[in-house]
Amino acid sequence: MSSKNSNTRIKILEVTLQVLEEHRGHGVRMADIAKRAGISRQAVYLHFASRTELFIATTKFLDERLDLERRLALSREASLSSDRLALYVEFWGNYIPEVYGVAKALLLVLDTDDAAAAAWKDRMAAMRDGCRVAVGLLYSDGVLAPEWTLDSATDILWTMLSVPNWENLTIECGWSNQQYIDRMKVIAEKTLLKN
Amino acid sequence: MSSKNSNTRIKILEVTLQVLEEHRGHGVRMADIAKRAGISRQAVYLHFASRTELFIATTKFLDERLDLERRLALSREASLSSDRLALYVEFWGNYIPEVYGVAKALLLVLDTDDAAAAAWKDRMAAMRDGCRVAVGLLYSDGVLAPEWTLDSATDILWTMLSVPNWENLTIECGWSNQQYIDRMKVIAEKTLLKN
DNA sequence: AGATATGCTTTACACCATGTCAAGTAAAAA
DNA sequence: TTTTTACTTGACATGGTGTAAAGCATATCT
Repeated sequence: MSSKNSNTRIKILEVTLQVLEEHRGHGVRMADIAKRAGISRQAVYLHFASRTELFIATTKFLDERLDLERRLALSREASLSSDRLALYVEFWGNYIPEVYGVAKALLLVLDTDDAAAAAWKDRMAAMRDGCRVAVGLLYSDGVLAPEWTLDSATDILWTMLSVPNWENLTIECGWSNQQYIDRMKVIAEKTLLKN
Repeated sequence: MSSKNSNTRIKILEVTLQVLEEHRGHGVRMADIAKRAGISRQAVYLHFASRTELFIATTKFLDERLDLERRLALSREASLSSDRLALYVEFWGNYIPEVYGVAKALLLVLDTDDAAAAAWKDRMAAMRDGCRVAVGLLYSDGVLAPEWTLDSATDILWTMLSVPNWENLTIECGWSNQQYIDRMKVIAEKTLLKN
């Protein structure tokens, strides 16, 4: 099964990544990707069953390239629960801009494509788990503000750190990514911690 | 120009409102609206130049019906700045679910339709003004937390109160609308106020 | 009554991107 | 030399938006 990692397949993924970055996920057609990869539009379909599948494969491809697991592990090293929260916010704050193009492409077809919706939901569930663990640590350290349950605190942290919020604050409001990270840390702490 | 308020035109707007509500803005076609209104698809185009224009007109139609201005005025009556903040959060918390269907319909075409993007931007600018005023009052009362500027505080309040966040917390996370309102008040106060 | 304007219907079609199908080609592998 | 693999080419179905043109009632004006 060299088809799994054929040259053309990888070329398509690389090109898709580039084009999605360049256009921030907007208006990228199969024909564009094919042309850029120097192959026919139909050849793309020989490797990926649909546009959505291509995008989903591209996110996985990017995850490997960015070494997602290694980076997540860093945030897990914090022993103090409030540090863990801050590190998790920082991890996502640095991660989102790197995956924004392809994430946006998925977001844009969410409402018309069930496969995309499922893939996104999956991804967001993983992200939510990270939130839940961070919140859980706050709770067992006795520093979670009493008005929050584990669930509701997870909900709000997860929502605050969403891609659309990052998009709004940086792209729309003009915050630098460092500002985003710093301020989100403050908000997360003010919202979730006692006092 | 009775065309401005012709019976058919109003009928179309009413039907669009209904259908968008029922389907939460998803997958509503011109043909569906026409059928429901008991007219031909082309007749819809005699009153609205495009799908997007119809949706935009529907939001305005709904605003009038909901008497948006009157409701907003209520939140402006608070004299204490922190009350004003809470009332504004409450106003939006009660408003969003009523306009969600048609708002979502606009959101869904934002990225493919410039007219929709402009209309949405306009709407969000108005909402942002409300945030700005609330934040400004906090500042002149001397209770705005020192880490915020007027702009950045407006940005974050505006972002927190966004429709997608409401969507995520209520529809996805299962919060009741009252929970949404109560918790958002808490978060807004914890985030923006001193102490 | 007769002309005309209004508001809608019906049918047809251009457009645009996705995705499918079938036949052909060139080079590598058997 | 045959067969397989990977790709090309061109045609076409699909689905929804939006346009165009001709027809047909029902009101309105004179």
